[in-house]
Amino acid sequence: MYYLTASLEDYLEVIHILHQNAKNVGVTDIAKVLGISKPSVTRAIKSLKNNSLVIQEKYGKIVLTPEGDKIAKSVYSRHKVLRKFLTEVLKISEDTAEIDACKIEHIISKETLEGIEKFLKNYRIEG
Amino acid sequence: MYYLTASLEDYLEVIHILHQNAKNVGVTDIAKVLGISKPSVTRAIKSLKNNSLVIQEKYGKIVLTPEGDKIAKSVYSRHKVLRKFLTEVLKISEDTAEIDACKIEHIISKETLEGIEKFLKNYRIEG
DNA sequence: TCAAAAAGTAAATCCAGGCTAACTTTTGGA
DNA sequence: TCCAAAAGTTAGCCTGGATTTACTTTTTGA
Repeated sequence: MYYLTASLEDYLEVIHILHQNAKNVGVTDIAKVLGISKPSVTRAIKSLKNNSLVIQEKYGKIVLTPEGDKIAKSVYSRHKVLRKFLTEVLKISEDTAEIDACKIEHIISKETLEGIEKFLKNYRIEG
Repeated sequence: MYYLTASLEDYLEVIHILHQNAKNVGVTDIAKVLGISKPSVTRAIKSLKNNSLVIQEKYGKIVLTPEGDKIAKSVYSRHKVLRKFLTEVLKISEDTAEIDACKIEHIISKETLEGIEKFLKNYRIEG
């Protein structure tokens, strides 16, 4: 298993989300979504390539490898669980829930995430 | 108001906790608690001094300024709320709750923290 | 079709926050 | 009292992740 920084996890997640909408994900698309410069994206992609998590030919589009996609889906799944918990249980606003989920998704333990999932199940039955 | 990194918030929090137990907090004490080297602590303390959050004479002990103590208490307070929520509501183990609280305390929004506090109040009444 | 715009990259720089090695100052016990 | 151990500092290094400037490659539309 890889250790990925929060930053690299974010890149994978964004690529995954962009893939779901439009195909042909490029450096510029990612830069826009994350609000950072294009060279920063190029550099991060290089690092992901070294870890075999994305494939990109020079000047070409970016695609996730199976392994990269697996990680991206896992991060995004955590994101959705957290967002649901924040909005439905804690009644946090959509905007803030989105922001907080984006940060917590990278640092939360497996145990706590599972605790939240379990709570959500019971909560839906009761509430 | 200051913007402090997660790392600097941690230093303030540790100094505050050490102050509550033994007086005379030194570089070595902090290094031991955080598991990092003494020079790293010296460097961080310098930064906190520049922000007027701690006072330390050369080769001397470290004390929080009123402003530093205010921030430290605020961080530690968030920590305690999160830990309580994780252990009492989500039934997370003490160890994991401690680890997760230590990370989440630096990134959580005011709105979400207040949401948790509110939830804890109601939860105590019901449970 | 070909030139300008858009997309992508390279190089050099900055900062935070770790580290080790080597130094200085303080302290405490024989 | 005085010197060795403990505490603290300095200097130099490394990495991740961002930046800007200036470059190359690709695309596109008049």
